[in-house]
Amino acid sequence: MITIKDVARAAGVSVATVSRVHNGSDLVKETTRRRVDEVARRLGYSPHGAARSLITSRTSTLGVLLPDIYGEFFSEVIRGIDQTAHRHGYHLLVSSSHDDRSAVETALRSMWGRVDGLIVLWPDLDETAVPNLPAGFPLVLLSAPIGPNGFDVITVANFEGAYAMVCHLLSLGHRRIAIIKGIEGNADAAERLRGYRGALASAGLGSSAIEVAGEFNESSGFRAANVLLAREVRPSAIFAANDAMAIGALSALREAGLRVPEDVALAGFDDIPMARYLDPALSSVHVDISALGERAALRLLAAVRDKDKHEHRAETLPTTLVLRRSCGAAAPSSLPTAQGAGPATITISPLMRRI
Amino acid sequence: MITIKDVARAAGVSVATVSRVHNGSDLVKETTRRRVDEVARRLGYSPHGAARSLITSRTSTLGVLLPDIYGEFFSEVIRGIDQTAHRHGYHLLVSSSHDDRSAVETALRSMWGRVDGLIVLWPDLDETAVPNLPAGFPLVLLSAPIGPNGFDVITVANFEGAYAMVCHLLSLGHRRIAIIKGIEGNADAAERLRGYRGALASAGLGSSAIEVAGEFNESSGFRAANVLLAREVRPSAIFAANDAMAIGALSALREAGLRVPEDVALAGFDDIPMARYLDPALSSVHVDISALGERAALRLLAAVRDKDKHEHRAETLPTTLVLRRSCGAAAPSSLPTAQGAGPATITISPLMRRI
DNA sequence: GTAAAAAATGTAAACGATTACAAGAACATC
DNA sequence: GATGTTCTTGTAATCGTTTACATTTTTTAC
Repeated sequence: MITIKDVARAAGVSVATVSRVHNGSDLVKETTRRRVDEVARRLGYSPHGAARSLITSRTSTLGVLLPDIYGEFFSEVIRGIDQTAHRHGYHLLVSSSHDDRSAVETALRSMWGRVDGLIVLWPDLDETAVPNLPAGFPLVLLSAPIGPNGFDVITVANFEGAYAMVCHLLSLGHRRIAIIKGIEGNADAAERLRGYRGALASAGLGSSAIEVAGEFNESSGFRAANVLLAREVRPSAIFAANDAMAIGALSALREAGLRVPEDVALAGFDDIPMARYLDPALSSVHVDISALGERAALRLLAAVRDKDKHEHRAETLPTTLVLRRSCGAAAPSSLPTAQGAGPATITISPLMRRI
Repeated sequence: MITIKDVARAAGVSVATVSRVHNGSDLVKETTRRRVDEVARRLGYSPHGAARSLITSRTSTLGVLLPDIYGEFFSEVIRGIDQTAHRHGYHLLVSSSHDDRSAVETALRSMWGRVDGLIVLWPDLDETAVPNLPAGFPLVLLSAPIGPNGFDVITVANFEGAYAMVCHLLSLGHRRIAIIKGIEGNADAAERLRGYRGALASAGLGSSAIEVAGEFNESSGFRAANVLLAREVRPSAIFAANDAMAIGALSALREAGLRVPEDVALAGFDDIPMARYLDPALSSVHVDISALGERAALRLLAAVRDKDKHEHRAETLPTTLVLRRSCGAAAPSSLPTAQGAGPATITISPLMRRI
């Protein structure tokens, strides 16, 4: 309601001077600066964001596009992004519930001119190309399949994490290890599956994989576990492609009267905060989710600053094994290092932890 | 990069016509509409958000100010807000980490002209006035103390929920009931404490309150529980002012070798998703957190639409008791209704549930 | 005190859209 | 064919800033 003109009139100067005062330009006399500042404060003036970014073509805002803000994973990602953005003086323009390509396009269009760059959670395998963006528009993809596309991509070491976890289960003597898979066509899910298969293959058990479908949520984990328990020979260990499904599986096992880990070992992926409070505490592949958001934000900020002189890069965030009770891990003292966990275990940085 | 002018030139019309086509105005000939539409699509034109909202003075964006995006509570609130906003064609401009008044002011200023209204999480008791907002600017306060101030305020039935939970513990025979309090000066914490005291008083136990400090996080709950266990006579039941502290307390009790609920009953507040997966499952006062966000968004949208013709209102979201194992509740079959849970239990809508 | 240099301020043109108003085109009526 | 309607389109002002450039004021040097 109070514009720069009002301030200018009240202070007896031109709008240019007010603008300069507000932007800390050094070519304005100290006395005028004080007078203008005082008037501005008295009138409660704040510069109009839209007007400002129209002329400067900077918005101090990062856009975030999510399939859906649901579950601990996404909220942690946002937290990481927001904290980083905030530290650099940026806001977040969030838009969720974009499940198909056209919804993403719509959201992209409506964010045009309101953001300096975009972080898109794009976990779909098949459609790698985010469409219709003006070439050179700063963009970071999260959880996208790494391809030769000219984008900045941040992913998690899904393959390595899954591989290491399954190797650990193998090293504990398990031979019938089942996986509850993630969403079909999801990049993370695909990589985790690949890690599972790879680990089994490296132990010469490639043909004895036991794979059941899941959808990354608790109820599908519950159902999947029941499917597994109905088999004539039940698996001795279950690796769920994320913690939510592991939680569902845990319920199913409990209901079936089976002890974890004595009767069936269980492990998850993500290491959400809840994992350590379950009974038994859930072994999981730890992902520093908020760091994922932080990396994405930093990458995007770099792209925004450099603009044309910015080269695209694919970053992979390391994962860590977190061994708790649910997988029947050895006692802390005899805990193998990542290297020593068995011939099949590949290194996952930075280190294996026991919590 | 592509502006309305480019489209106009390429289509051989004036910018006005392009604008009309884009806004679905009906006073443009069908053939021109098609031609312009086609050119716009071919050029990949999207209207510039800042320019648009400068002239229309609408942004299709709601601002959200949070003290910090941390924990399940906040992310659930955001989810509720975002889903509602999205359903009405609005985006969310989020800004977090505003712990003191001046940080909030800064954030408010930098959002000016980028949002149509604001939702502010303002849980501080002492500073009731959100400062420096142009009078009549649409604003909804979340979790603020309800006062006679001319704001829209959405709160949770903290008092009623705490009152009911403590009454329930009383009805189970507990007489030494302790509370782990929330953050000093926080409105929610204060109301929950008031409910605790009220329930004890109504049972004639006003003088035997056992109150220890807490900070709404797990570690403070852990410490608080240890303080309680160090007393010569230890409480038979602990009511934590939120679930995070209850989780911390649970760890402490477990470490002390005490069984829950046999040795000490435990209850929390919020009913975060994790609560039902704890061992024992945690009894809690259920708050529909995302509904809280939804209500706030709806309220704000109403204020934005009506602008001047909008009257302020204070809304309180009901809470529900959720009785699980941790408080040693009676068996499901004999579960008392809200009304029947004892003479001291006041009604909390809509119903008491057993999960 | 005057001229030149330096500092402070003002003027006005952007930025990219929307929209009241004016004007032109098409069509019907007589 | 002139006139009046009705459609369609164009012209130009506007939103609230920033900033290049012009202009005024102050300072400095003589």
